[in-house]
Amino acid sequence: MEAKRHLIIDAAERVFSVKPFHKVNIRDIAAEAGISHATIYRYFPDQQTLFLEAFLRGVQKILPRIDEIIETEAGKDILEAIVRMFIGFLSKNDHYFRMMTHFMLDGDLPPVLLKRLNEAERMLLDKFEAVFVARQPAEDTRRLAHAFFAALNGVLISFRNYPGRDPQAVLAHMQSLGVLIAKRFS
Amino acid sequence: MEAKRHLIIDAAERVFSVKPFHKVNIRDIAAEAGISHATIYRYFPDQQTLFLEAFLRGVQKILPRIDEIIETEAGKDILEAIVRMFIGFLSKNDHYFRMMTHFMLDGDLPPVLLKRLNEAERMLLDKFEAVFVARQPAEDTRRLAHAFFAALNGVLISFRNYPGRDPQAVLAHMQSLGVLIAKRFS
DNA sequence: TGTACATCAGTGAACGCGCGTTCACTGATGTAC
DNA sequence: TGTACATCAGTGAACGCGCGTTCACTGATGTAC
Repeated sequence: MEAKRHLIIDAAERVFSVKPFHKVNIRDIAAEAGISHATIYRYFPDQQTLFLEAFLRGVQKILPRIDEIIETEAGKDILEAIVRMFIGFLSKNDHYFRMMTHFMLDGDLPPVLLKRLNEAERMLLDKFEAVFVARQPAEDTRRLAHAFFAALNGVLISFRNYPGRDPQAVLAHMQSLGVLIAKRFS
Repeated sequence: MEAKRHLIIDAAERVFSVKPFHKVNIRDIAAEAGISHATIYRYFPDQQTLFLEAFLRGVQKILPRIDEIIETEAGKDILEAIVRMFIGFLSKNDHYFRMMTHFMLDGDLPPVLLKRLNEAERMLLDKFEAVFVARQPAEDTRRLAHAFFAALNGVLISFRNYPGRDPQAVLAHMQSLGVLIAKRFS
């Protein structure tokens, strides 16, 4: 049961990583999972729930990475390490980023799902705040965390599709912007 | 002819400002413009072209505002003025922002339209760079402009739908984050 | 161990709707003489 | 000024497709005795 749900979400992620958000559909995911599309409705009440759960996976993957950086980089340049991880992770798994922006922008989610989304965002922001608490506890860490988080998201959204550059150069450019921002936040 | 195109784009903007991007359709726009949806195809080759032209309007509206700030604020705090204008404008006319993120993320535009989109983004970035050239010509103004532009976009995308706050409080929060970022970039 | 029955995962086909785009047609406006 | 004709904006109806979701059914697995 739970294993099967995992399997379907795995398939969904693979489809999302290959197609733009609004082109992903239940039939694709079913085909990728090797089952009938009707079967999906035995494990998920509807499409939106499945999509959201796939996204929440991404959040769950990122949270421990932030913790890890806070522990291992203590004293060194935490912010820069966060930038490298955050931009690197969301470039490599950019379907998570596309899903996040989708939910943030068009989010006409039903209340139950909206609540889960907000909780996840909250956890992420809290984690970012922890970074600043560890570094400069005297300042307004909440606002700093918000601004820093927002700035990194902005780098990803603004330069993901930078025209005329190969993917590696794009990533390098985004990392360099991230580092610039990290320096300004130190 | 050209006047009629304007009329249709006006109607499109009104619909976009009221519905999430992916729910806007040709029939809505036609109804809003008071014409038959078939008529739209006499003035635009297809939906994507119409959508893109509506977005490009937004860019055209913002460019002169930046110029204005560069001129009138010379010596004073240009960055903060830019922040206030940018976030204020894109909160009030947030359909432009939603359209921008749509094109940046899902952009499966045909080459001709993609070129026009990139030119517009380029013009916007150049204008941001002009701000930094006017302020601190010694630095790497291009990277600064990119990072600053990205950071502001990030504020908008990350906190547009901040849960449990009324629109005015959300705007205030975004402005405060913008100002914080501006200070860090001074 | 075998048998009758219940449960339930899995499925292909079908439903229903939305929507971009095209078609065939109408009626108004312009042009030539 | 009037007439015959051409042009073209505008349109409702229809086409075609995609896709979320449901339905009726099948077949495997489990359970009671």
